[in-house]
Amino acid sequence: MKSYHHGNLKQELIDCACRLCERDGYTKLSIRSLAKESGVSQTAPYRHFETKETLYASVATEGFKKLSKACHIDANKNITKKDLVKIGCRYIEFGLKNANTYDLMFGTAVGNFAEYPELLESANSTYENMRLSFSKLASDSDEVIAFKCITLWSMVHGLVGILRKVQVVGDDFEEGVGPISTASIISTNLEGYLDKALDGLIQS
Amino acid sequence: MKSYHHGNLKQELIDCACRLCERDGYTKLSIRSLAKESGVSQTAPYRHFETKETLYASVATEGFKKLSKACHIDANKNITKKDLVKIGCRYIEFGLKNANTYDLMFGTAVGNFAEYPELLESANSTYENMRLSFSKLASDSDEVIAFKCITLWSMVHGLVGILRKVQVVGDDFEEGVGPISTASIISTNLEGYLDKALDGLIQS
DNA sequence: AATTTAATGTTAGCAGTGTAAACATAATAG
DNA sequence: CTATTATGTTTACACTGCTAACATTAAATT
Repeated sequence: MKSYHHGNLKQELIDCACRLCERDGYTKLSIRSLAKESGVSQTAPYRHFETKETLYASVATEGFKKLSKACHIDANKNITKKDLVKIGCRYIEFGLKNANTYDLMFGTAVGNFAEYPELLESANSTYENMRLSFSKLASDSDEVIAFKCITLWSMVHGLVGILRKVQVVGDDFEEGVGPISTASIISTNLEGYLDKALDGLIQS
Repeated sequence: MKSYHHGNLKQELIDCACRLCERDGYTKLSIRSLAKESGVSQTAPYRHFETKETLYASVATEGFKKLSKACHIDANKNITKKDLVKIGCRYIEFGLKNANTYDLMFGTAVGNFAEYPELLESANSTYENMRLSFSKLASDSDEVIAFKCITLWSMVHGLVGILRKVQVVGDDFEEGVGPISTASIISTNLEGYLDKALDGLIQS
């Protein structure tokens, strides 16, 4: 016999939404199906999420937490360039393996992070992690560090987007030279690629 | 007196869809509203677009054509590094000024480009433009050129994504140092930023 | 030129969606 | 023990993508 009150609905909805968003993409997710999955009435979720975007924001928040964890490196000891490469690799791997969630985090599904404090916080903290790592590598000014962070981030972020697009198409094609095989080479040797790419960043 | 047959419905739907997608984002677009806008019945669009994704593909195709045009540089004379910087700048400007369309082009709204030959062609041609420019700058092997293209593309693509996210949040914040002001500096001096970033690419 | 065929449009309708309003129940605070 | 608040339900509305059956016109074929 189940009770009238669920007890842990909010968290269960978030967990379920994360799973479904990653499996089918966030566009396929409906509040109603989510409610049904949790054995609760169609409108029950509205007691915990004002709108669908609020739910998206929660999923995105979880995404940033996972991304942060994936990219985290013990910052006690000094950071080497190799560590930075590793951070970049893990970032890209996360983006490729969790493509749909990544989309939610960086697409337009959630318009303005500032409307969702937890989301803003988790996103900022992901950045802050990266910043900390850079600050341990060299004694740069805050400005230079921020500059490097944005550059690295946009680099790996861009790679995620391009590699994914190319890979989808690549399933149907097979050529010797060109964007597809090149992307494939890059993605199978991310470490070497990033290592070279970081050269320009490190000493400047 | 209007005739039963519209005469130019397909193109008008595409044009209208492009406008609305850019104005409100593609998620807000409905086939029905589009039909109403063109003074035609709710299901008329289905004579020209099998599904909504097909319509999205058409909008994305237009997007790639515009992007190609925006990034096009006269390839008769030899290309200089400055030209490459200009291409990168125009790319980024396009992405920032046509954010919603850009989202449609690079997000997951259209799953597999290979299912839409015109889209695939326009996307490939955008890449081909870039490739041609690189091939005029130095006498690299095809592999190296492809490598440079992917790197530049992912670089500018990444910048578009990051700058946009940061700028949205930036509307509500104002700090001295940090990702937001750094991004703002980058975006107001794109040319200088890209010029530096390209150094690593050009001579290698 | 007449007739068949294909392209393009309309109407009606299904199943599904986000969300608001009014109500029901249970947990908690006073 | 009672009042309040949090949480869940039912009902309902306006909207969506899409299908099927039908209408009209343009183009192709004879």
